[in-house]
Amino acid sequence: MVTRQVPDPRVAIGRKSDHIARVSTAAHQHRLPAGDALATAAQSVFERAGDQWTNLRATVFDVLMRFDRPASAYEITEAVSQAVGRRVTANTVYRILDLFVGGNIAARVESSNAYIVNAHPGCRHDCIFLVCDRCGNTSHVDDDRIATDIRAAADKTGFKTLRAVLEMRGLCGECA
Amino acid sequence: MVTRQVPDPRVAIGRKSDHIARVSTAAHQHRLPAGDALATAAQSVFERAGDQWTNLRATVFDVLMRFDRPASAYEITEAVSQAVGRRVTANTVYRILDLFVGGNIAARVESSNAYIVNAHPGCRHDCIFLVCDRCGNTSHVDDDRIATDIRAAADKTGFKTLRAVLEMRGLCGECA
DNA sequence: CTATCAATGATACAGTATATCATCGCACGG
DNA sequence: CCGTGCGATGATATACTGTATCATTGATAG
Repeated sequence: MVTRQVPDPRVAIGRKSDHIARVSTAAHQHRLPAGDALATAAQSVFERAGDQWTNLRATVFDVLMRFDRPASAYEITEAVSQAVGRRVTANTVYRILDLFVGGNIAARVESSNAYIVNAHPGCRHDCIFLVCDRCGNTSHVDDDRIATDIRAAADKTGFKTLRAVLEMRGLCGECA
Repeated sequence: MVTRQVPDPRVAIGRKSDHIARVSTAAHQHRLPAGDALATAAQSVFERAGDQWTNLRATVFDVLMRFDRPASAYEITEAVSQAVGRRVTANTVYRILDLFVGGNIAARVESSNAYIVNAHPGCRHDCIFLVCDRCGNTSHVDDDRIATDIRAAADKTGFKTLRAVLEMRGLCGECA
């Protein structure tokens, strides 16, 4: 059984008001949950995959959601420690982040060693992250055609594709 | 003036025999220099950009060229130290690697914190690296259409694209 | 109650990267 | 020639990122 150690109702650390954001690109467009709605969606996806949504994991997700840019594991560790009122160690946070990434409710931005929530959990895109070299802000684009093409190009060489890392470094609209 | 401290003829540390390799994808195809020819091409590109091809830099490039997979900065540091017969420190190697990446004669594989020579220096592609999760071997594909598309998708959002990070993690033909 | 198992904690350490200041060596002007 | 300037490199310290190992906790099945 996988339902052991069910956590208490998650810790309340205050919330931004929920809202619906909208993103669009040539190839992809859909509504994004935010705030509680996003956390709930993530929890749902995560549990459906057979993982436990513990108190600590909920806090890590919540903390991650509140960063407006990708956060380093140690920044997250710090914020989680604040949130729970005791020292949480980095390895614990790394474990949880790895689970999140594996479960597709968060992503790792390789070129900045940082983590960010998946804005549409359960929807398996290859996100293209646009990372500003100046301010660090990171947005993302989903373009399924590009993702398909890039996987096809790899497959054609006999490579079995698993995870795509698609990132653009440059300057965001603000900093350009 | 930028022509100061012209290095002595580069250190001889033995060479693999040169040959011409060939790579092809749907969208891109050309001959690749190897061995001395590659080093010479890289030097030419590097100097044309106004950087000095010092003895140490030549050695770093040579060492990098001899790895059959992307190498970590510390692996490179070790090999360079061997090659020159004294301890070279990591920061020096990092500096040189940064120059190489900036000058487009080497690339950094972000998802494995490693460096690899640019197989076609002077030819500004956005390489797609295919990194084997099992053996670490890394090949690359150049597909200008994908690169163009991905940059276009980013530009359309108002992002000024500089460097693309296009990597696929998975299993190579051997390990699949 | 207690054996078990996943989650988390504590600690240490490995690996990656940068900052700072010192030194060295060539080129140039005098 | 000599000294000055400057880029490259060296030395050192330290910060940041990530993993390994073993201990502890807490819920639960039996």
